[in-house]
Amino acid sequence: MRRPTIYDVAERAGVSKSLVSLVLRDSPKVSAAKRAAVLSAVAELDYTPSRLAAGLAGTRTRSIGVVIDDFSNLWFVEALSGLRASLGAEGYALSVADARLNEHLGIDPLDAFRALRVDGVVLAGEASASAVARSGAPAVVLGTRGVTAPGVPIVASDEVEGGRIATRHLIELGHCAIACVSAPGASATERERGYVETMAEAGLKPAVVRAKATDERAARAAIAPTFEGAGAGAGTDSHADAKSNEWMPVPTAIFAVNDPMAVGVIGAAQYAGFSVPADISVVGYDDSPLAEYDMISLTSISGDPRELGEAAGETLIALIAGTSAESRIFPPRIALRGSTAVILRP
Amino acid sequence: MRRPTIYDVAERAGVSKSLVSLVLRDSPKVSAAKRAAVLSAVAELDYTPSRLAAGLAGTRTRSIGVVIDDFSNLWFVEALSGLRASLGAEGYALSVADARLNEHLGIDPLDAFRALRVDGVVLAGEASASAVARSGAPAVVLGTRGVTAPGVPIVASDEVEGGRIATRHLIELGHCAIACVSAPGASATERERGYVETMAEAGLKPAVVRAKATDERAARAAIAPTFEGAGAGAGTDSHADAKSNEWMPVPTAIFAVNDPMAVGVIGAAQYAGFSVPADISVVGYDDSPLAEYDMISLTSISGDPRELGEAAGETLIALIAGTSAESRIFPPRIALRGSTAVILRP
DNA sequence: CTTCAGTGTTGGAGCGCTCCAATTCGCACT
DNA sequence: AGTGCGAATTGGAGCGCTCCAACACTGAAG
Repeated sequence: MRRPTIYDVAERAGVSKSLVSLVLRDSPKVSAAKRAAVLSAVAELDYTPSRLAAGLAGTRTRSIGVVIDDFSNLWFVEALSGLRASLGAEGYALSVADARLNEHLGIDPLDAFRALRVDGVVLAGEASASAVARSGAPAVVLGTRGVTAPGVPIVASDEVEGGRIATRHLIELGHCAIACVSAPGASATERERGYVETMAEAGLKPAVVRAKATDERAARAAIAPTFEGAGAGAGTDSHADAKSNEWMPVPTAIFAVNDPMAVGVIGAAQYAGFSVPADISVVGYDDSPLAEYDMISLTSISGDPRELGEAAGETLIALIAGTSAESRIFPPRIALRGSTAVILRP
Repeated sequence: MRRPTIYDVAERAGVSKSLVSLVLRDSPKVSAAKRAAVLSAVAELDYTPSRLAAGLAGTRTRSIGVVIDDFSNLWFVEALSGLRASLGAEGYALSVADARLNEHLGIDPLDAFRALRVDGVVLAGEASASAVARSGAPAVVLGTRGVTAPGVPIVASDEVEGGRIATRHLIELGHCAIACVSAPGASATERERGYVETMAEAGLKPAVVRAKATDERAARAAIAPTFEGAGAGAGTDSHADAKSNEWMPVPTAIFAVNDPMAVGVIGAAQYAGFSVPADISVVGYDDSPLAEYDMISLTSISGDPRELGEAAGETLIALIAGTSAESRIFPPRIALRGSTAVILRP
């Protein structure tokens, strides 16, 4: 009942183990007849080559590790599919881990991948720069410009520009009192910067509320005080009697640095009696599946995550091949939906 | 610049390679002095043991593979954390893959894990039973009772009971016209069955709408016709003049077999002019982060995914140890939120 | 008929570990 | 001093592959 090895296959096919190995790595210099014999022996024995042995013996493992910053930010699903497309074409197997996957072993994912001798690493989302630097393998940072390390190219969308696009969109709709709900982290900081710059250029006063975390709840907690005392009835004309607070009038538009936070902002606004988009327009970021839900219909900014993933894969391939790979920054787009509208009472 | 091996560490620490190996696997029969010497040599050389070599040489790899059915169903995040807790305690490293992760290579994740010689496999969510059976390694199915294979225990919540709880909750709120939006897949079928049985027991007529897929859009498309011609103005008293359709009056409550679909149902209801929960109550399933968003506030059923994950880990450990492991079914709970309310006009 | 260059195919030498049997080292007890 | 015995330590034999240098063939050129 032993697991079949390359020798079993060789014997069955009447060839040498080396020839079997060549077939498995589909080398061009194997005669069609022998190739067929080997393949049928493989099928008959239900043989699966051991990646462990192959990796140990060979100069590379043909596998690459993907570290996902946060599984609950669905952004990564599309990005992964892009990585799959480009890296798969080159025959690489992907293996994913989140930042906390094996933390119980006191092992960060980069060490885990190092132990597996992956040929390269993709860091999707926020990651510690020191960790990147420490890892010996070729690496690419995907999705944020906030993490920099020497020799590690970045593939991301221009998040500052994304913040600008969001803000410009709101300004074009006639809004002046535009707030930004930001969060910790490099991406958020970039997006926020785009907002601040664009507001300043338009001669408007930027107002940033910084949430403690990057999720819905934190956003709600951060923005709620802004609505305090300003809310009214069932969302009709409630804004008319809004009390202005210390730093600015109750905003008529809010840019949240990611989609879950935007949903939190909408929740807080509704709770305070405002309706979206009639009273308050909201823009999110990432264009996640969340934004597409009919019930949410959130206008959102994003670099196409699939495109980014694909580009990151190509960059990593170049890096592994020894070509010096350069960072690539993509322009973000805006997906217009139902959470933003022209301001009615300017 | 070669990567250091166990021999380099041994030489530096002044011991044999075997002793280094013992320290790495923290064997109890190593003297404190030698252990310290080895560990400091490891640190000085920045040595990372090769899992490839270790797995190849040893009788097991101390790693287990987790196949996630669908990354966009956030349910898995908590389940993974439970797996981490129980499997991590035993020193297993987890490695995750989704069903499509390496499909470009024509490799399903189970083959990929087999190639990596994992010690065991957890199948989270729907998975093909044949695939499970084919895989040689000990396996556990997590999250659904729909997938059965000989020798593969199941750790799941009682989804039939979950369907019952949802339906009973709506009945207790005074609803009689209760519809169910179901979907393809084993889990959905079980949940639906709980609904049908409970309706029958209460003397109510069950009405199931089956969506083509398991997502928000499919749910919206499936339920929308039910509201057709029944919708009215801004959600006030709109239900009063509802036209009944062929199979039942416009429902006053809807049980959707998962959270994204419930969100779709709410979207469709709102689009038709109904308001939730004033006109229509909606119950979801999985209690995903989605349900917790303030803006959505969805009453939802779920087995504690973290608890399930932990139990699945324990079961897998038992299975690997050779103890015959049995399936475990947990009772689900209901998380009451704002999408359900007592019916006003009975 | 020999030489030469391919093309296909082969055995051997590791890759970096684990496991095992064998060995050495203490140290208490005759 | 001699014996015994468990505890600590060691070298050797693989694990299942890849890579490489060497090999047999074939057929064209000298």
